[in-house]
Amino acid sequence: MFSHPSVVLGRVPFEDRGFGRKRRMVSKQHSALSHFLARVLLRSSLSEEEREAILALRHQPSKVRSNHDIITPGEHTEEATLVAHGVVARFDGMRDGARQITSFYIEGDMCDLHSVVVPFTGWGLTALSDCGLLRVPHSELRDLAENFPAIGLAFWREAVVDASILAKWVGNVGRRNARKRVAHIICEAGIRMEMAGLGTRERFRFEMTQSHLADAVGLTPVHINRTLQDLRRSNFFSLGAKIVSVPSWERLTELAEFDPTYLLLPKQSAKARRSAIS
Amino acid sequence: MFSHPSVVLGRVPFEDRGFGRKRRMVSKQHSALSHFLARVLLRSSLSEEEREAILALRHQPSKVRSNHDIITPGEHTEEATLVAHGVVARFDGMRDGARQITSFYIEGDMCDLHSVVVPFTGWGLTALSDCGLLRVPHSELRDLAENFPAIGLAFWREAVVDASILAKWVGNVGRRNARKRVAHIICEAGIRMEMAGLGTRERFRFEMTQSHLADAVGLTPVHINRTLQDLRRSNFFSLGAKIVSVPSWERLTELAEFDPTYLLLPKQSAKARRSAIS
DNA sequence: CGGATGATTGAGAAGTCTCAACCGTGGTGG
DNA sequence: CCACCACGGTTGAGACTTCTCAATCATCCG
Repeated sequence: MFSHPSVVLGRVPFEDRGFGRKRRMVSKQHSALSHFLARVLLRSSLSEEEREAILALRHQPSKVRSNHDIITPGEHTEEATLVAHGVVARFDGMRDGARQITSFYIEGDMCDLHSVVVPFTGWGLTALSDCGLLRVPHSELRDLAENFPAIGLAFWREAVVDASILAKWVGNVGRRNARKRVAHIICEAGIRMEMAGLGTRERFRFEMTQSHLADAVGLTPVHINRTLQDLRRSNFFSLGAKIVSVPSWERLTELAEFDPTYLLLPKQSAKARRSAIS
Repeated sequence: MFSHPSVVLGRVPFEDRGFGRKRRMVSKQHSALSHFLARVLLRSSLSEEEREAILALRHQPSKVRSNHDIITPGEHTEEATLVAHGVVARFDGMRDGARQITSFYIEGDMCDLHSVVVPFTGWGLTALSDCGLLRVPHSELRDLAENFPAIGLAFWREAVVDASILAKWVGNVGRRNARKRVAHIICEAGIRMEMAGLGTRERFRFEMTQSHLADAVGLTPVHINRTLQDLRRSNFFSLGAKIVSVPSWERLTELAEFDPTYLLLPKQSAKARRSAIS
């Protein structure tokens, strides 16, 4: 259907850029790509060949320290960003320096898939924790999408998921009070962490500060702090030492009016699915 | 996971479904479809054949009265909704009945493109004004996307635009005060109306009530009312008899911190582009 | 030990909401 | 043709949520 002779699939990763022993790097990189693949396979099915093509994506590892920007708003890049570990956030910056986090991305999420079809953005990306990243050239992703229509569809579907989450966030920020907002985002984080195999919805690491949380739900750090204490006292969940712990998922989702439909996840658990494909 | 049944390539549009006088229907329908095509062509280029295919989309016209829901949240449909005239909103419903509008769609916008790749949703659609709609079966759009990869890419791109607007709305609602929120959404509406050929950014019809506006920016109707009066007094814009009138676009965008980048529009005006394609 | 970052607390200010009433207009039924 | 009703817009007053500012504390790290 399409021919793109310019692309060599299955190319080996770039030379190391000077951190770590090579053997470990390669294995870590591969694991990040396979997490990404697993994320895609959550919602789309791909043939063996298509999966291989994704795993063979050319890429370049890098690290970012907490609170450093990866892409500043308006910047033009030629690379998409895959999170290998840590938490990355997309944000909208206000003139006075205030920020609104509009999405967060965890291990296995590709932050910039949209840049394949739209090469410029109005937002920025920042690291909420120390992060390991894989930079993947847009051209690689574009070739993939064009050479394998199923992958194109899958990427489109991921864009729709993105939009669906964003829409829910608009509702969250626009029409809920502080307690519910915070509760809702914790619910979302719980499910996504669980689907990514990084804990359970009742207990998982939450790699961001209270200020980040404030920027995500459109509140002040001070008010977030009081709200967290309130939620803690009311026994909805506690957040301490970066660990979220939820005594009753039922009760928390009830408070948050949390309905996971918008995450567009399959019924079966992540664990079941991952073992099915590996 | 969402997999699609096998596709028949090059399928011809179905027989008519027997509504209305054919001749007039066809002409009105055609105009709505060509508005949609024009919208797509703003950001993607398509071949003659691909354009024809879009114009040949099977569809069924319908009308909805103001404040009636088109799709209730969670409902399953087999049809996408193209706005022929009027304003349609996507909304997130809260348990207490409150609503947050997450996007609005004007003439030429397809509200449900995402449903091609994700057949269920968590949101609803409602008419903010009396509307003319075209229902387009998902299967039609899916076939188009699969038969014409460039159309698939274009649709994906539209999904990204959707997400980009949504992200901006999160920032708008989460980090701006009432004046700026309202100002910002008016700016967006102005640009989009102008691009759709429905007025100029300085003067256009705004087919929604103050309550709708409140639901869009996450405020109360009462507060919207006072904010509008305030903006009016400060000479940023006035909204009366459903007409928005902006004395100084410069000043309004300055207040709103409005940067149209996120709309992912081309540099040239809608008018220029439309005349180029027709 | 000093400095940086993040969490916590207090008190007053500001922005927005709630409730409740009233007005104007257009449509509708008698 | 009029009376009435429904809807959208407008106003006032008080309540409540959230913000701002400023200080203190805890922890980690060089």
